[in-house]
Amino acid sequence: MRIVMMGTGTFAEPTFEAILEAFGTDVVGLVTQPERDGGNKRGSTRQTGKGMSHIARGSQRVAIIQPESINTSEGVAQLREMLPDLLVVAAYGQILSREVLTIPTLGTINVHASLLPKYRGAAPVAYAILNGEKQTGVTIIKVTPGLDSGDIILQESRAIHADDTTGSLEARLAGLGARLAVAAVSQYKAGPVAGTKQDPALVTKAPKITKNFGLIDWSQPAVSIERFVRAMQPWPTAYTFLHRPGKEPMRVIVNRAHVSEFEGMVRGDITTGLLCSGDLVGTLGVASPSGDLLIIDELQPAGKKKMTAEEFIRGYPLTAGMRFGPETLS
RNA sequence: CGCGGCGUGGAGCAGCCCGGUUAGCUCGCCAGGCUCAUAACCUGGAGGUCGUAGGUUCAAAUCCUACCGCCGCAA
Repeated sequence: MRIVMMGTGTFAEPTFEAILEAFGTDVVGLVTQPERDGGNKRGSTRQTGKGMSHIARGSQRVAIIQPESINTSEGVAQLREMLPDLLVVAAYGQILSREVLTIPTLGTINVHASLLPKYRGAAPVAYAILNGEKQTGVTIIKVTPGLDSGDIILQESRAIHADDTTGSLEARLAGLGARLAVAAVSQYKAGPVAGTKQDPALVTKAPKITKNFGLIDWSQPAVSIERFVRAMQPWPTAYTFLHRPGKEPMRVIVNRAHVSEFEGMVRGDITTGLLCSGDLVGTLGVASPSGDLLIIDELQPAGKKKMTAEEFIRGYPLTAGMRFGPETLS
């Protein structure tokens, strides 16, 4: 059986490695994103095809293609040359056209990081954290022209930890995805594979997240903002602007925060996003409309290193009227 | 040539635009004091080539140039 892997980035890498390990010479090709340089510096979280193609080069038999789009006539032609029987997709980042899906003789399967039919789309892990889910998982589906809507082959769930970020959770799910992908491919080697239909009533969406999505909405309850901070980590990161009387707004990334254990400790009129010194020396609290405090643990002002709230306060002493908010206050 | 910010005692910042006394603030550190006691308070102290190299000037942390380093944004 000729297997072609299609995927990008840290989520796809464990699956690719596992498939190579388990099926060795059956793996004949890799389709991944082009290695855009774009002036990428160290620490960039942008996903390119680099990691994947590096893995592929470790195994001489694997042909690599990196089309800008797999759906163009060129992309289709390149894939066709690989003569794939089974296409294994994980976080490829492009929707496959009907034509592409007709190429592999046995079909195409996708490793998706959610318990489908929940969280169809590009950012299932972030949305699961954002919504405060207690668990999520990985689903292997047959790929059909609709987005993440094919029949379910395998599915396994995992708990979401209270301190999970999109990064940490995705890493765990990537490992699970790799095991399930190997199991699914084994089924294909054994014969025809059956799937279960997704229940249309349970479908939810997890659309692609963009940079601007990271702007913190301080009118949300503290618990929601705390989840938001974790969901935006490591990309695009949750950010806000520090407003000080007489100074320009300063962009600040919030890396880590927790909800104060003292519920409803803020009384009276609440100005959204108002900063206050917390219940302990060296803590930074932000008032939320629910009356709770969101305690900021680690943040990063624009152009500076990450720092603890305590360090931040030494350099930017809290003064009356200091608050967080969008770039321009209404 | 993608855009931008920053390098100031151990930490985080101010001062720079509009050059000019002992380079300031919030902490930390050391010594002493106060206190039943403290992450509290008081007094004193050590610790700085203001990233590096040039330039302008009577005078540069501050203006100019180059270089090095750190970071953010650009998916």
